[in-house]
Amino acid sequence: MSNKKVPESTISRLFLYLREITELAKINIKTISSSELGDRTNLGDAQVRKDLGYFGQFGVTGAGYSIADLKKSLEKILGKDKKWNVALIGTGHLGTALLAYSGFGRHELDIVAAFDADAKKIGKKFGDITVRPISELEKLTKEKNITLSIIAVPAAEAQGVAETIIKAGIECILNFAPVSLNVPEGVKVRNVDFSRELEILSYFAANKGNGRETLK
Amino acid sequence: MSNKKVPESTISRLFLYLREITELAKINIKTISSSELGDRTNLGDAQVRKDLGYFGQFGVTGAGYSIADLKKSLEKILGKDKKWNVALIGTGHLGTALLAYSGFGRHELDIVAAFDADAKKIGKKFGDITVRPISELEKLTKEKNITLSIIAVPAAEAQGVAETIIKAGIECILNFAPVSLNVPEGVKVRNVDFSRELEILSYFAANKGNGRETLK
DNA sequence: CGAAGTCTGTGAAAAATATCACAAAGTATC
DNA sequence: GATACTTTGTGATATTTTTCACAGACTTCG
Ligand SMILES: NC(=O)c1ccc[n+]([C@@H]2O[C@H](COP(=O)([O-])OP(=O)(O)OC[C@H]3O[C@@H](n4cnc5c(N)ncnc54)[C@H](O)[C@@H]3O)[C@@H](O)[C@H]2O)c1
Ligand SMILES: NC(=O)c1ccc[n+]([C@@H]2O[C@H](COP(=O)([O-])OP(=O)(O)OC[C@H]3O[C@@H](n4cnc5c(N)ncnc54)[C@H](O)[C@@H]3O)[C@@H](O)[C@H]2O)c1
Repeated sequence: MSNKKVPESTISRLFLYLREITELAKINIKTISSSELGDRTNLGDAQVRKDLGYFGQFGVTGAGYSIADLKKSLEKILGKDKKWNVALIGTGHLGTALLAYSGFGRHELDIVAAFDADAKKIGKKFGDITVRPISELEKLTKEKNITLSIIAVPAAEAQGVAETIIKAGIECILNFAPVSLNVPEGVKVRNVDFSRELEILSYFAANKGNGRETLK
Repeated sequence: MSNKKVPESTISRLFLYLREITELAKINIKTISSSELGDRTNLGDAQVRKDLGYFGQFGVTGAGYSIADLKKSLEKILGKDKKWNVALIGTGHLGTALLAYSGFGRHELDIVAAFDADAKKIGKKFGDITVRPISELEKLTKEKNITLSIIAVPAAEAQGVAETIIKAGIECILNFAPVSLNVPEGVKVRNVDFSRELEILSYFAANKGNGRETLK
């Protein structure tokens, strides 16, 4: 295991590998080679081995990786052996879709509180979550040991909400609003930006067949 | 203007710049420097200039960029001067949130048809869109000149739906399902993967304060 | 109009990331 | 247990992307 810095893209791919082998484990497959795993994730075999190499040696020369073992190791590395409590801010169209989504639970990521600024939405129930006023964020963060947050409010509100979140002591934000958030050192933001993704696709559509198919 | 290949990340950032200066244009600001634009997007000034440099010279030495001119140029480069028709497949929680979202329209990206496999959902109306059976995808693609598609169906269905989409003649897919799609050469897929984004955040939360804050 | 200051555009350098390629270590077969 | 395969782990290499740094172009202001 090397002691070098780990690229963020590696972390991102490790989750992909874990997802894949979790499926394979379900259908009782026992081992997989780096090239097989690389194919299934549309990445190369060398990429797979290098990514895993940052964290140790998991394979058996000549045979590949034991799915059960690799699964356990990846879960450990990626923090899947712990539970993470998430606060959702903004219970509009997107927020309610997120609340309805069961996929997070399976992944030990759990939305345990939801907040909104709109008085009409306070008190609404989604499953066992009741929508709370944003003023209670700080209190609930402590009570429920919340470490992750999701911003699903209109773009104009997002910066203000981010500041409230940080003040409450949460240092990780998943931002769905199409704005570049400004946060202090130490706070980690990831952006999910549908519009931009769709726009990028439209760029490709516009540039089909002019020798730039791949932009390369 | 160079003739070199343009990195995809550059394209992605250009949309960010365009978004920013569109806001500035609204409040009647006339010019902006690369360093100002770099600050606002949390990117460096050199990054801004290099990105723009792939497509030509837009600035005025000593003064910066004319917002009106740059806006027009970026819109041209990025295909915003055309309209793009989008098909949505899957009208569950996420799909309906997308249908309700008005942000795409503003961007000349327009969901013009929605499809589902569930008989109970066929015929439902969202604004002026009526949900259609997936069997009509090919016909409507031709009729409505659809070039972009969004997959918002369960993971297990996504590969099959992708194949149907491609058969219908659509070559650009925005995929929300957490699976690695397999598509033929020439088809462009972009993935939006909330769960993974949240998972990556949890990895950071897990590794706070152990000298790996930034992974670097 | 000239001097001082600002800001672009872009090669060159650095850093980050991906790919190659192969020795070493295993497995499978007979 | 020797031979023929297979597949890992990892330096070395290649590629991609970002950052630096500065000459030259333009602006502003007195
Ligand atoms: N819905 C989509 O498909 C979609 C697509 C792309 C981007 N987005 C982005 O996601 C975000 C949410 O979108 P949406 O469609 O759910 O919007 P929405 O208008 O349906 O919901 C926004 C919610 O945020 C709440 N809110 C507003 N200000 C708040 C504040 N200061 N504190 C707490 N809550 C507040 C509102 O009361 C509302 O419930 C937006 O930034 C939007 O641009 C959404
Ligand atoms: N909702 C979320 O917050 C969220 C978060 C992360 C990922 N996702 C992913 O987004 C996708 C959609 O999520 P959702 O919450 O909207 O699911 P959902 O179950 O609410 O909706 C899925 C819809 O797809 C339709 N469908 C199923 N098979 C189909 C087929 N073959 N052709 C056409 N339509 C079909 C169903 O009838 C249903 O209407 C899933 O892959 C999910 O993993 C959703």
